[in-house]
Amino acid sequence: MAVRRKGTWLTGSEQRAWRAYMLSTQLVDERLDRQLQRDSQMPHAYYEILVGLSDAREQTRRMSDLARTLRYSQSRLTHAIISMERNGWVERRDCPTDRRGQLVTITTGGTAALANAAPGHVAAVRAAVFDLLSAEQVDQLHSICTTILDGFDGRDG
Amino acid sequence: MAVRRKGTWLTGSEQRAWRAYMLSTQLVDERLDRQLQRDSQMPHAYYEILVGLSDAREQTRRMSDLARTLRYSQSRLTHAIISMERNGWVERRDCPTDRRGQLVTITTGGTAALANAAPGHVAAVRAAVFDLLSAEQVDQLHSICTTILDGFDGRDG
DNA sequence: AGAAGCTACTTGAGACCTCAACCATATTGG
DNA sequence: CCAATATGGTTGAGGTCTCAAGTAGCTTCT
Repeated sequence: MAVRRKGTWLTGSEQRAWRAYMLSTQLVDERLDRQLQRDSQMPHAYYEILVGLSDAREQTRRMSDLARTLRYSQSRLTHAIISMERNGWVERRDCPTDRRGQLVTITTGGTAALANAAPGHVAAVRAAVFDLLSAEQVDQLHSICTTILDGFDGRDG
Repeated sequence: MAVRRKGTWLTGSEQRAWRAYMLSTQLVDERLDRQLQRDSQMPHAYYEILVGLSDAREQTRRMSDLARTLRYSQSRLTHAIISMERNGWVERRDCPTDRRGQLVTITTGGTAALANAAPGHVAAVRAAVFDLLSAEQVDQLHSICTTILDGFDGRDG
């Protein structure tokens, strides 16, 4: 719709950037998700959960902690963990210090699944993004994304 | 496009950039989707479909054409169009020149829904991205995303 | 013309996610 | 100490997306 007064719509260069942004991010996302699903039978979100657990002390974290750092809703995380528990990738137990809490631990099966998935996933990330960009562009991307993140954190967290 | 070492993981600066990228793109996506859903009862994908139709000659396009330019799967588009038809936003009819084909047209209701949704959506895009970035960063973002898109188009399209 | 194969679209099942409502436990403030 | 409120987590319904399979019509090639 061709009503583009100042401040209402985007400038020409903003529009072009936005279009390229939408298409490329969707494409990257889709490709990574498809690769993980095909080769390791897990969606990208579950991969990130496994990484989050595997990097943690005792390979264990609180649900709420995990949800916060991955920026997932608690509901989303609960559904995901239930499904991953069925796969034998994680285990839950009650938190000893807070009876509301749940602790999640990655199992040896989960560790194996992650170890199996990681190389292909990293290769896909390289192929989709980093093999194409110059070192300068990687820095620019980092700076742009950090700027956007800071903008969010300022407003809602 | 530097040739990097054959490691299985990313360099430090790549990791940092990747992490910022994942978080910021998820956040932007989520925020735009939520805004549209809350204020206009439509997911972002449907908004893009309405824009695609509204910009077209006769406000009409072939399903396959629309799917290609938005890079949606045909199945996804079919499901979406069925749902949008129920909302009274689009109409379908058989293509006169190719009996396999379907033509989709945006209705006046769809045009109204889009006109109602657009200002808030654009404001959200601005707030989430363009108000935060310098003109230089917008150019860099455009260039980075185009590079990534070209990489895909070279391999699969 | 007819078979083989491509393109256009639909269908249904299943997976994941969101949202709103809910229960249980902690924490805070009279 | 009790009420009010905030936090941690789960649940179920509903919606969108993917994947695989299916139908139908075009195209090509002999």
